[in-house]
Amino acid sequence: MEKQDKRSSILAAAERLFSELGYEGTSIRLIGKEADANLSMISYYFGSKEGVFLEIMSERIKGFNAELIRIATEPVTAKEKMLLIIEGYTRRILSGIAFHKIMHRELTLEQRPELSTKIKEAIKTNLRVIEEIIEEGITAGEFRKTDTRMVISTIMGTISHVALTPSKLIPCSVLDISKPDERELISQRVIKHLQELIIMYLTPQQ
Amino acid sequence: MEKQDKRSSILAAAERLFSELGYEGTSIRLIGKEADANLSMISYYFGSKEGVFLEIMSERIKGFNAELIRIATEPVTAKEKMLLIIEGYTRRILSGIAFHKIMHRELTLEQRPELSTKIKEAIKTNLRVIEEIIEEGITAGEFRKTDTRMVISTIMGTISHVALTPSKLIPCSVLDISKPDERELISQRVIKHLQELIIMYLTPQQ
DNA sequence: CAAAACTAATCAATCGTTTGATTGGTTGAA
DNA sequence: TTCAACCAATCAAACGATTGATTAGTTTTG
Repeated sequence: MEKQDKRSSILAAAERLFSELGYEGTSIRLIGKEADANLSMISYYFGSKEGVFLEIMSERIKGFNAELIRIATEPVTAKEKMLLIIEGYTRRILSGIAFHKIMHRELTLEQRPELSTKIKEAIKTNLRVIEEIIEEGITAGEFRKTDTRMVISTIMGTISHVALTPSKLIPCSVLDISKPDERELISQRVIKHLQELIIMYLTPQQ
Repeated sequence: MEKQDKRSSILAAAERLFSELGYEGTSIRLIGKEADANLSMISYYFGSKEGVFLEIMSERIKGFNAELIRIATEPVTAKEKMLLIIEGYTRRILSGIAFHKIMHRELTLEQRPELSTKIKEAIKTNLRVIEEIIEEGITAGEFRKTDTRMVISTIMGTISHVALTPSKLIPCSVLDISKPDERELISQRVIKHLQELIIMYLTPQQ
């Protein structure tokens, strides 16, 4: 499929396989076969199977918080920040579902402490950022006083649910989230729904 | 911990271990040890490792839809049905987090087709029931016209998010979802938030 | 006694990892 | 320029450990 070096093709194959079969369900022999590389290349480049895993996750986690923090520090109202965050979060997760699946699974397993800790800290930072934006909006009188943590759970939970649930079940009878152009339609639908929902909930009714 | 027969203790141990370590991450030797049973007892009672798995899931799935359908056919308004569904769904998931973890993981893996199909059908039924309630409310003029599938994703996603995310991260700085009495507090908090949110969103503003 | 419940021992298969050898290309001194 | 030294990249083969499963035999129970 691609003419890149072995190292890259191992990473690409591993991410796909980990996503489809889980970490324990994926053997390094299968990774090697799918990446068209000798299985010893995995130890050679990444030290171990877990090394591949950590490499994939580290690459993805980097920059995940960056966008959030960038939005948080923009000179706009809390309401507009929330709209941007919903859009950014939705697009980022729906365009990297394989990674999101792996991350979510790892979060509920807590088998590999080094990775779990890394993921948790990243999520904690994200949480904090969104929390402060909402609190900022409440202080400014833009938002009603609500259960901030639960509002965040609704935002993250809704996006995660659309991303992780087989597309045949949830989004639409026709749309398939694995096809890029149809995924864009789903993204827009999720963004529109969440923006409407959250703003309506947070904004005091006049 | 319990003085039940081996069969039951195998099921109990397996559910806990599958939840914590995943299916592939749990060996039948470990199940046997934790259940204080010889590993061959697993084949003896359930035929295979997968047999244990299917048994656990089947037991739990049975009756999951029953409550939903019961609510759906009660002679109350669509609004009240939604309130009941949010409460029932939240309590059921938060009181069986181990099962929910397993189910969710299985849904994103699709490794065991027999099980995936069973889970998908159960979810599809649940979806349909809630969908009809919302549509019923819209027809009756109780609800605004909204994106029904997305509303359902928000309900299920929020509950799932609270259930699956390590409690240290999400619900509250002090509460731990694994302790029964504190779990009740979290349940009430989720129920209150979701009921407020969804009703405010669905009910036309006067 | 006969059926059910249980056990220890063992099976082939697969796991992640390591090894030693080989390749093709680059470097450095003569 | 030439040849030895060195390098990262790659490979097939094998390692010991663990996997799910099965056997044949023993204990318990009604």
